[in-house]
Amino acid sequence: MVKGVLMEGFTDTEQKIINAATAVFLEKGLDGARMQEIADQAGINKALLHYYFRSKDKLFRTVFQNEIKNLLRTILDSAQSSQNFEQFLQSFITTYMKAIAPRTNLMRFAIWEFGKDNYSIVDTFLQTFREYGYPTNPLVETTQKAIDEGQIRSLDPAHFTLSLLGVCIFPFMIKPFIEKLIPGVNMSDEHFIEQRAKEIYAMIWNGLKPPDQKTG
Amino acid sequence: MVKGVLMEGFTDTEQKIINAATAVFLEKGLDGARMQEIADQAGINKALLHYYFRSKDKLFRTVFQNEIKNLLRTILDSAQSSQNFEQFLQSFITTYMKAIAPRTNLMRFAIWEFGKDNYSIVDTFLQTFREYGYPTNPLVETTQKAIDEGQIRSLDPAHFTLSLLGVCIFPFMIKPFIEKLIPGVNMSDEHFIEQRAKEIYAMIWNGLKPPDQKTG
DNA sequence: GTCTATACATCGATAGAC
DNA sequence: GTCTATCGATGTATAGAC
Repeated sequence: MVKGVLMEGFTDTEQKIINAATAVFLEKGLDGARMQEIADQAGINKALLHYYFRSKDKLFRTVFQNEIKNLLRTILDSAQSSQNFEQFLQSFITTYMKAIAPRTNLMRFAIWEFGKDNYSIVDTFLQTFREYGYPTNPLVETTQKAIDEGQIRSLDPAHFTLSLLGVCIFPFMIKPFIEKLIPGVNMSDEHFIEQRAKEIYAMIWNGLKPPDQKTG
Repeated sequence: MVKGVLMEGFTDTEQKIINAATAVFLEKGLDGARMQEIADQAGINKALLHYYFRSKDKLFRTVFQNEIKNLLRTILDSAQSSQNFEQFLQSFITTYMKAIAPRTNLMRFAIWEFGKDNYSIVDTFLQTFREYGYPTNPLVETTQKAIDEGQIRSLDPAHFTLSLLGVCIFPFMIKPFIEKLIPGVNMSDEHFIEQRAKEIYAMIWNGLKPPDQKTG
């Protein structure tokens, strides 16, 4: 969870509960989380959890939607207006990784919960996109526009979006694995992110240049 | 789970249990899985589960290690010997996606379980790598060798490996999300994999060419 | 609103017959 | 080896006092 994110429409006690629930749910998952642990961490008792949020499931959904929206808003808010696609790509990679780096548990968690069909997470995404004026995924639309304008070669915007998200997100999802395998690495470190951003950009951009710009 | 994978050293009943346990664990996770459901799916009763595998946790570890090893062996077995890195890359992408496509639940599952520190999954990986004669990650080593031989430009092999794995794995981890968002897509379809493999290769390779080979 | 005490269900694990 | 029956622990949720 990212500390210091204020939420509107919640009382003081509700806020304490949500903070505690977020920490516990993201670490243990829906099934692994215990209401007692959430109560303890919030400094209250179990009964109060049910008083404010009818059930464990209701509390879970509130927490999850909140975190997803916070993440998307963080990314969309810091999306600087760029003059061209190359500039956009460069800043997007850094922005995106800086947003997910402190949220590795949310990433793991979201991937896991995506597999279930209990409720619609897709709607949470689309709704937040619409808040920012995008009818669907902003990355797909931005990429398509760049193709139409001849800024990049013709390719499938959906596949490119998946690839871009993959290189940015994937390493952080297996963060504990990487840091255990390579003892020296600290993925939360700003330096790691900056260096990785450069590597990603270098790998991707040359594959995007239109033929007449291929200079090496 | 991939059907039809035979395992050595297991009796008939053990095999039935493992098959059932694999299906349930991969879908529900360790915490969400129920011994009763595993027993039902195996066509036996709960007591027998504990007779063969002392505890839920023991059964879980057996299943998980089995699946990881099956996956790694599938990939490493079908790694064709290639004349150069470009050829290797091209076949690797297809091979890798074909191996993980029927294992989307294992991917989700592994990512989730990686976050816990209860037991060492890292060892399972390293051990399987060693079986095939690689002291550490085969991709990192293959990439480093290609750099040393001047087949590709100088880059960080670790970052490149993370990126390559990311573009291959990530889309399949959010498969339900993608197929819900884009109604027409079926990611299990061979055609989708082939098309995506081409897109990934096209994106990556041009960023890897040494300067003197950059023709477009 | 906040607490203690408890109801009620379910789970993992075991005992013991066959 | 395989079954039925059950124990003991723990979980979510609620009742009721303050």
